[in-house]
Amino acid sequence: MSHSVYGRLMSVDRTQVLRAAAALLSRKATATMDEVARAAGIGRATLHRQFAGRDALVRALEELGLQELEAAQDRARTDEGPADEAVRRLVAEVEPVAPLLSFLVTENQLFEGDQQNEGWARLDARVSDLFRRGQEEGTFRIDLTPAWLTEALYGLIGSGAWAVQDGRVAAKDFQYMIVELLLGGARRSVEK
Amino acid sequence: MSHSVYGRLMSVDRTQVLRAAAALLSRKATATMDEVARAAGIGRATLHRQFAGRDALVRALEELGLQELEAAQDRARTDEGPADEAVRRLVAEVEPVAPLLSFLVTENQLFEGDQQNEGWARLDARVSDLFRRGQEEGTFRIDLTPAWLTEALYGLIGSGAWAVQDGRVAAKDFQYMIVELLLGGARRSVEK
DNA sequence: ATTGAGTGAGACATTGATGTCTCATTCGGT
DNA sequence: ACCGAATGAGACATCAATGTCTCACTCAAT
Repeated sequence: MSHSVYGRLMSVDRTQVLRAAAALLSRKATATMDEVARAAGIGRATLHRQFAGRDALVRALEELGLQELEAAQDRARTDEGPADEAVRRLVAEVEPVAPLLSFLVTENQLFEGDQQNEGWARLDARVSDLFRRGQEEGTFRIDLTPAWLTEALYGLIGSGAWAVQDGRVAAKDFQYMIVELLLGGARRSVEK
Repeated sequence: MSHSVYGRLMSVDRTQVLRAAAALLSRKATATMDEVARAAGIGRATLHRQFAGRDALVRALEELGLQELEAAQDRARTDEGPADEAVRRLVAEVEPVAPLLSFLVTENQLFEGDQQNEGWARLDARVSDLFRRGQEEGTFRIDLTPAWLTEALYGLIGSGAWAVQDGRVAAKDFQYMIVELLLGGARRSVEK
């Protein structure tokens, strides 16, 4: 039957195409299907055979992003140890997915009406729980709601990703800048 | 010559159209020219007479936004008094323009190549100067660069605007959430 | 009442991206 | 060497938004 060990027949590696698409669309959100195809090194027809249309491509990209983000959360073990250290680990693990995350978040707030993937709710809930846990443990202040802290985390990651892309912030400082601002704020504090 | 005191004849108030466009595009960035026209209560033809095309509209919107942002900076007197209080005033003054600012920032990072309005540079410089001043006065930590703090401020304002729009954060908490996180961070500190 | 600038509605052409299809070619499996 | 699945390139139709134009109408100024 000529099926390879990968369950697919000599075909273009779907995941590889998705990664190329993610890399391109994260930089240029308005890239055309043709550009995506060329970026992935395949023909436009083939791209269309893999993904019914632009919507399908974006939704697949969303799946990929959500998977990687959940995996990042797992690796960060956000429910273990001190909450602030967990946040640190989370940002570190999420960094590689930051540009894609930024793209998907923007894409999401564009199309409002259409129901959105429930994966985001799960993701939000987990991040939110982390901040809540930190509050209950007395590590985080309680006057900033977990929902806002979650939102702010996404925002800072997005800003960080763009700042790095534009060269306004060194890539090596990405984690530090985000975590320090999120946790410690800009004001000079007594401690440390 | 029948010119009115407003220098224009009975025509649609350009600024009013721009405000309507800003309100719509801030919520739905992909709104069509026809939608913008209807939102402004005018015909599509008239909209076209006022703004050569979509690009021209966006550029005019950019002008408006930059004007209002500079005005907000002026009112906030960002070069007076303690830096942290200046930041507080700045966020308060910028709040009404937040959705538009968010739209313009997103729009800007979409079209990369084309030279961007120098107004942004002026704006960035002023915000950046504020943070730098805070650092020199010993109010702000010096391990977070002014460039990053500026970027982060934009990001948080954008996140805040969306969070309010989606009802995840109460409108009345907008300023507080942003300023407190930006200045104080999430971690519970000894002071206060 | 007359005038004319400004307008809204709609017809129309244009443009750019999308989606579909065909066909010759490539390449792995046999 | 052969076979067939999968591909790349390109032709083609479609679709949505844009931009242009015409024309009848409104309304303020006179």
